[in-house]
Amino acid sequence: MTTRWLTPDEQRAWRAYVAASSLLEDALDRQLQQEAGLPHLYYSVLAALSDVPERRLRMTDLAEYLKITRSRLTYAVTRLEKDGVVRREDCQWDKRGSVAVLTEEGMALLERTAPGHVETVRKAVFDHLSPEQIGQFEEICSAIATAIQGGDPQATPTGSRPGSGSGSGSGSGADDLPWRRRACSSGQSGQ
Amino acid sequence: MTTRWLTPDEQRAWRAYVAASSLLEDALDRQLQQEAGLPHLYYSVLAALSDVPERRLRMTDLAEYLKITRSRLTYAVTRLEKDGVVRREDCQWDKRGSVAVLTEEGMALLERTAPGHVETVRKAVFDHLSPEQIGQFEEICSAIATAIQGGDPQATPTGSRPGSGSGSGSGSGADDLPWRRRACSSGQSGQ
DNA sequence: TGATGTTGGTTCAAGTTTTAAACAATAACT
DNA sequence: AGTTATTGTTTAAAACTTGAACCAACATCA
Repeated sequence: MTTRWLTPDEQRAWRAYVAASSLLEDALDRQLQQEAGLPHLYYSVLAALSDVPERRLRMTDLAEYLKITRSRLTYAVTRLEKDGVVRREDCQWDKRGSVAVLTEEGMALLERTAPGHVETVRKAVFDHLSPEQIGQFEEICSAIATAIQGGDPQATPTGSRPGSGSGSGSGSGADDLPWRRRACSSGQSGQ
Repeated sequence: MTTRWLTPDEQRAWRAYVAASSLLEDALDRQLQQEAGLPHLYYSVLAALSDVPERRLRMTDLAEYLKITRSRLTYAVTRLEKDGVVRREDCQWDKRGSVAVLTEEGMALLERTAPGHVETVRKAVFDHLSPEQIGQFEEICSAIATAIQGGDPQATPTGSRPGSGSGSGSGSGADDLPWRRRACSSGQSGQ
């Protein structure tokens, strides 16, 4: 079968995307490195934890949430632990498990640096998009993410399908939290 | 000044983007690594060269084109040269300069692997977007790229200059390079 | 119960990639 | 000429990623 090359429109879009994503990632890394002393991924780990009920998540769940390998996450958490912004706890229900917990310092770091981060994101992205475009952007990105994850078009994992941001509720909620099972909470759930 | 936090819509869009770009980059890297033996960035170097008049570009121009540092590019080209897909030539007009040239083998590699790459891009992106969305996508990404590049040369969110050692001289010089066209062509082959 | 297989998470070794600073050569400007 | 700026590489250190190997803890089932 002959290759379905990209149309000129698609080519333009693709180039724009590649350039933008590269520039964006660089900008985010630079900004966060400078202000928080962490690269973007590591910041994302903290952000993920802060977004979750008790600010704790089992390693595997966290890895899945961030779409990275467990090995990679282990490395990251080890460093974050050294920095004192994350702590590991044993899972009480599953003695194999360990739970990454955002420390107070971690929360403080997040609170201290979030404004700068948000500002960067704003200046790089949202300040230049109309409300309409923001919606379009979300749809497009969701479609891409879904396409890549659903290796099999049939088995769309937990929720969201292309068409509408179905899975993701509206209010500031965590995305589709892979709350697979065990939360391994220490005490009671709280907010 | 109070932080302008992201609205729920923006948050959703941002999360979708972060997830998508991470997944996409992974997918591209994996696919290209497997099929071409190169990570995405390296492939992009070849692609960039193939897209340019004589398939040759000065290092600095290439770096700028790809939005990466010269040091990084040096590393990349060194490897690509080892692989035989790129060759360095001296610039005739500027004895400091060196020019990266796509070799025949490089072109062959590109031609051999482009279909697979395009297919991946299609399956991950364009097969799931309407023509309208493709246009939107391009506009959005272009806006982002423009914002970051042309971005306020001094718009470092939370204070930029207060010492802080690793200045890296953001904003100075290197960013706003005008379009200096140094093709450093070998002289033959029109255009 | 014990055998078997699976999962969670880390460790290990190796490699890749990045970074920042220093550098030599050349160009450009005054 | 003398000074400054660029080009591109080098260098050393660090950061990060990978994949396999690994162990302990679970689960399953006979």
